[in-house]
Amino acid sequence: MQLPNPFDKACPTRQLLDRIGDQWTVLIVLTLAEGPMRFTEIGKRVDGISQKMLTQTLRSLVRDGMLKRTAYAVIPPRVDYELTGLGRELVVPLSVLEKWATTHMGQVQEARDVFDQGQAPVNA
Amino acid sequence: MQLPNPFDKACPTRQLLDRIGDQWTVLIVLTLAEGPMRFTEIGKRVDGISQKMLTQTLRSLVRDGMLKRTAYAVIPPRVDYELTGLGRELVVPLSVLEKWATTHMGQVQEARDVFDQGQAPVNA
DNA sequence: GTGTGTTACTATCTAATGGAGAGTAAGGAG
DNA sequence: CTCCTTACTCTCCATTAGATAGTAACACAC
Repeated sequence: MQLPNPFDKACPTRQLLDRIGDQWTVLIVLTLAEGPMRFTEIGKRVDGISQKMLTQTLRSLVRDGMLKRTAYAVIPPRVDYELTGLGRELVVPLSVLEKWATTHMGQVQEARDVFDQGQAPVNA
Repeated sequence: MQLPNPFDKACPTRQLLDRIGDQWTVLIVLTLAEGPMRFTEIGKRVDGISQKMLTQTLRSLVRDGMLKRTAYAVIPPRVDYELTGLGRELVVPLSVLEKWATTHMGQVQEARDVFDQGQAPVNA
């Protein structure tokens, strides 16, 4: 048996890394860190996600054992999603990423300004 | 001035979070954590990346101040990429993600098996 | 001096992915 | 009846990514 190696495109850990780094996954998991939530409520918090992507991402997170889906047989339908133990283990690593983004945004913005400055005067 | 909030699709931190969570970004930054490297060498380590994506991702990482690009005026060309201070700060959070993927792969695989088991017997 | 090899790209075409918007089931309220 | 609600699905189009084929510019072999 091979060592798991995300740098190898055929390794399952590569796909898993892609999934947990995915933009919608990050946002959905961090949202559900606050507690169980309904489909529509998640969609409202994760600004800009389409229903299609919300459905798809939730479904694969459930399949991967990070979320638990509970459907109530009522009309109109009600479906709750919540993090499993496995999913909860992802919260800290992902919130570190989120924090990185918010705390370093300024530095990145500066770097961009410098870069774009150097690019622009081509036709000067 | 607004609070930075990645859940808002218009917030710059949202784009930044997307970028640092991007599959190729994660793999490239982790690769360069080993030290400066040439274009082709990075491409070989990050299995499956196309030249186009390698070029594009490297360029935006340079623009965002996470990588430094050094081109030598020789033939054939030689271009080195290396992490900046900012880029190096990303290494730990990203390697935590990588480690998460490798250590939890087993649990995810089990969850998938259970899930797919439950799906299949529809036509039983 | 013609041909071959090298490296870091760019260009073009096609395949896959994602978003927008409408449609659906099923019943309760008016 | 008709409308409303929610958690989806379907279809169509725009954007994105991948595959493949160039390209520049010189060094070296012949």
